[in-house]
Amino acid sequence: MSEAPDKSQREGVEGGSRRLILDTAARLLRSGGYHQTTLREIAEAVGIRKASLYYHFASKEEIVEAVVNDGVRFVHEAVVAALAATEGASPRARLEAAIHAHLKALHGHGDYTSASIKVFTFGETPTPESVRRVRRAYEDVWRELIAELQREGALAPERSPDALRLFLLGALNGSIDWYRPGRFDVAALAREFTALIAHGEQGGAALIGADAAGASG
Amino acid sequence: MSEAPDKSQREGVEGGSRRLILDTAARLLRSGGYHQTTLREIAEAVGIRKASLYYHFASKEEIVEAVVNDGVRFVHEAVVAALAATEGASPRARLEAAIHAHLKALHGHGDYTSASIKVFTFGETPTPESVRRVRRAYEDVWRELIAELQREGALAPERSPDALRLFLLGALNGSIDWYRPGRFDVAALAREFTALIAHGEQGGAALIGADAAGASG
DNA sequence: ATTCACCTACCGTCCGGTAGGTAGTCAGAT
DNA sequence: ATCTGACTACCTACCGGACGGTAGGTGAAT
Repeated sequence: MSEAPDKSQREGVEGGSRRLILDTAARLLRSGGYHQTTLREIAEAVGIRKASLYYHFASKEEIVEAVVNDGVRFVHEAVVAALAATEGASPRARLEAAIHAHLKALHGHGDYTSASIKVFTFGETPTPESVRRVRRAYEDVWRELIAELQREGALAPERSPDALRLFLLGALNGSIDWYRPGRFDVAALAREFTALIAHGEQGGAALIGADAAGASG
Repeated sequence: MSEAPDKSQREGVEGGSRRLILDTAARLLRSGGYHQTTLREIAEAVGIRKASLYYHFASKEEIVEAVVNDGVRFVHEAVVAALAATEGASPRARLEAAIHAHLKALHGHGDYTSASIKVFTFGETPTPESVRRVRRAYEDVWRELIAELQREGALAPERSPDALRLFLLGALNGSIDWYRPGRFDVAALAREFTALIAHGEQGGAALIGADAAGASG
């Protein structure tokens, strides 16, 4: 348990060049995506020569993969924590907590999370299996939450849980194209988004997607 | 009114190489985005040499700009037509019509529309002014529709119309990353999305974002 | 004669990646 | 105490190839 035989395990826990390279790559990937971000740019911003990147990583793809997975994992953990903290609360409160956590992680935490959304594809090379796996794991959190909402009657039974998940995650992730810190604050945005799809107050039933509410008629 | 003095006006109305180049560029941009799509690819797919593209267009940017603007304009016109056809109908019906038209244009009409979403930025060169203008014009359609919804009481007055527009367009455009024709059909998806944000039946008031519905409690 | 719609050939630049060298560190042998 | 050899974390220099774009030519149609 002493030597580090694998490139990806270098430098153990303490902060070193590897972390600096990833931080820089995340920043550039966030604004430029996969193709526009070059190894030369990354190296120059870090302050080393391009070839030195290959001491820490085997390829460009490996750098991008690490950034993207870190980003998704961070959002994943933030949402899981938010859901754990609101266990037993109303479906609406839990939904808002999840939305808030996702947005906060996306916009409030460095560049990894934004980069992980911006880099949706890896160019002509297929999306690495690890990335697909990490993304799928995060989607499962939402699958479970939405199933719970539907079980508890907060999502009308005739609604498609898949449609809600895709709709909601699309809207949330789309915010990286327009969100600017000054315009909205994240908590207000989360409240707004939650209100748009979840009607009724916190204790109520049939909050989302009830086709005939029977309120007015 | 006879000769064509401008490159961008070549070939008048009849179909020629220009259209073929744009069709091909749209197809490639749809799947590859701005940086991954190269002039060599386009030329090869069209069946001409790369240099010949420069007879019809002044630069790569001009080709992409034409594709993107065509795509946005097509969606724009589709939504405007759908709203014109449902004038006087309930807010919910008009919202569903607009959503349906947007999704149908996005997924049912060639590659221009998808390309126009996929190519959000133009690399390091700033987004051309014409593109910003065309996009803004389309957003205005939604601004007006949402203002109308709020005027007629279908969107709660305390809700931000900007948040709804950004949320909804984000979710709609995000569908290009996951939509496959076999899984959902567009009309069903539009119905589903509408139901998620607009509650109550067609004649009802306070359909979206009413914080306290007063139904259960 | 001129214009159209292409062509071949080439430009400088940048790309991801590789080969091989070199100071500095440090453990263990002498 | 000093030498040795492995290892670390970089470096310079280069590779083949792809990029967007340009120069200038050519046969057919007008």
